[in-house]
Amino acid sequence: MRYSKSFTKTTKEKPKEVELVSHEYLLRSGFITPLGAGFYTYLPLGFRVLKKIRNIIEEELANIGVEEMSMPVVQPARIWKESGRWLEVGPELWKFQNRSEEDFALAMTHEEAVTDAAKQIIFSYKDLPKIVNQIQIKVRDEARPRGGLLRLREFLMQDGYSFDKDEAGLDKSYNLFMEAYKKIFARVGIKTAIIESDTGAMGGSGAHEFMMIAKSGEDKIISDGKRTVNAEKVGIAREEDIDSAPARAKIKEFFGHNNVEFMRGIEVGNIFKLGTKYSTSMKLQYVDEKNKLHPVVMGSYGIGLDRLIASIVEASHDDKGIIWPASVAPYRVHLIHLGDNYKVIDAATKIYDELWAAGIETFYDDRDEASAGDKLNDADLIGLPYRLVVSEKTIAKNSAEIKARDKKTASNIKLDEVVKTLRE
RNA sequence: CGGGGCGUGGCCUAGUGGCUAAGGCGCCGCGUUUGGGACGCGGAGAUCGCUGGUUCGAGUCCAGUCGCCCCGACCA
Repeated sequence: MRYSKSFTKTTKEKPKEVELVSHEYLLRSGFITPLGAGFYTYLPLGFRVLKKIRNIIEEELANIGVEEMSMPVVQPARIWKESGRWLEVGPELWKFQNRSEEDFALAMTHEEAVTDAAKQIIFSYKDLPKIVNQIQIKVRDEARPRGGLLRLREFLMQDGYSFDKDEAGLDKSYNLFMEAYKKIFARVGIKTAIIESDTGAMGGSGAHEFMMIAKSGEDKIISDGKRTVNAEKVGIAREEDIDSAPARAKIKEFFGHNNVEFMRGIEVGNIFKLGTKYSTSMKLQYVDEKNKLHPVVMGSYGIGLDRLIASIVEASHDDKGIIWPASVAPYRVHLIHLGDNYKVIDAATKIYDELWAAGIETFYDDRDEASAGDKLNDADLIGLPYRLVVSEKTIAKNSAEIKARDKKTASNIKLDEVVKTLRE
């Protein structure tokens, strides 16, 4: 893509409402633009990141045998009343009525919908186990959206569901997702701690959260480097409380010592052993070999894609802009030409065509009107893995300058070696 | 939901009752520039969030309302 044709624009100044660095850079680099509190439009650059992340998630889930499906966001109240969550959840469940004054809800998760669908499919122990996944919009009437993509009212979530005949089967499915999640987070370039968590309003018999350690995070956690737990679990609400006598006693109980650190984290994924909460209330049952009825044992597994993007930027940036991991960068190469010499432009255009012909995704800042400083600074802000500069200086030596975004120094390579050098 | 802050061209800001709402960025035209956010000249673009009120006079004061941000509570 050429900058001049792209539906994007960078800005120099930080929007005044912005607090988080990921929020600032994603806005300034033209990846997203706000529509309202908790609602963001993905501009083309941002959408490419979203798609890359989506692909990675889908690949890793395919590797554990998960099948993809898709469920509606607008849902009749019936299923929510069946599960009990119509009243249980509270105002976060976004309810509305249609013209006939029938009740509906916007899906905050899809346990109800997937359980309802499973009732047409699962009848016998022979129908189990099953694991499915979707990547679908979720809507929650959040009291306080915040931090750009960190906490949204409409967001994109990968939500997988497992159906087993017993706890042992659930453990297997659960572990499959846990291993897949480890690979997903590694591939998108973030470090996560896996912590035990409460099951909350989801019900069930166990849960873990994948937590990325970050100052900007909303979750409070305590870690000794090996083991990480939710601060609430140790009865600590604030960082100041960590040295109080009761807190120290609880920490010792959990960790066996008091050498722990209070940190904040961003919850980028979670996995729940739902057990039979939904299968009981919604009557998803199967018969065993002896023709005896049992509720299906379920699990659910979720990753918030928008929040994951924010987390990646929180984890990977410098004072000039974003530093995208190659796996999720919207393009691999940021090509720019400096000066308006036609030989330079011709050389850059030729490289651009060659890179795409070789399957190397390249963003070409072809603007004539932008100054060298504009282009170089935009390249840093947008943060693609490699910057390729063509100028009079370089073509005099029949070369181009290449610089990795995460490195300080640049080097020169011959024009006819550009494609080879930038190939993965 | 409780507390706080802010709404002035697309963006960042100035303007605390009085002349035609000012500047920077960005945008358009012409020219000069091109290795780290260039320069000159000339332009376009604002019913100062909205409604009502006080006043001879309101961007400025008052009330209401809408929106956005931050802290907290909440958070499948």
